[in-house]
Amino acid sequence: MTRSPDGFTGRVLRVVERIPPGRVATYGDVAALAGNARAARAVGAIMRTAPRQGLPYHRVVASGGLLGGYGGRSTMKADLLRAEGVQVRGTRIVNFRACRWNARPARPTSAG
DNA sequence: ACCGTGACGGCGG
DNA sequence: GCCGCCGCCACGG
Repeated sequence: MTRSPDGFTGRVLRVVERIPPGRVATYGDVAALAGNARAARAVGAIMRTAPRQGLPYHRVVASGGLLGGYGGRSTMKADLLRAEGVQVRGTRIVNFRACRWNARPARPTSAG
């Protein structure tokens, strides 16, 4: 079991537990924050193994705002996110851009 | 160390 | 906008 805090799994868990309520992060973002932006798939594997409990795994979604998987119960993932104020439309997040954790707020420049 | 697996990501049709 | 294919990385036996 990769319980090493400095191991990839350890770092990933650190990132996941850092995701605040009402916000979501993609597997790719978590992987990047963990040190490997290319390890998005590996992050999913770690979520699946879920070596730690009590972590907001439901706040980790797929790219484009897709809910992704959740033990085969994507409905539960959507429900948990909705409970935090995240708008979910089927298997997709409506305000994904708005609730994205690592996403920075767009500047109010009229020029765009 | 090698092979197979998986809660992914991006592109093309 | 949805479906399918290939590539990517880390985990487990």
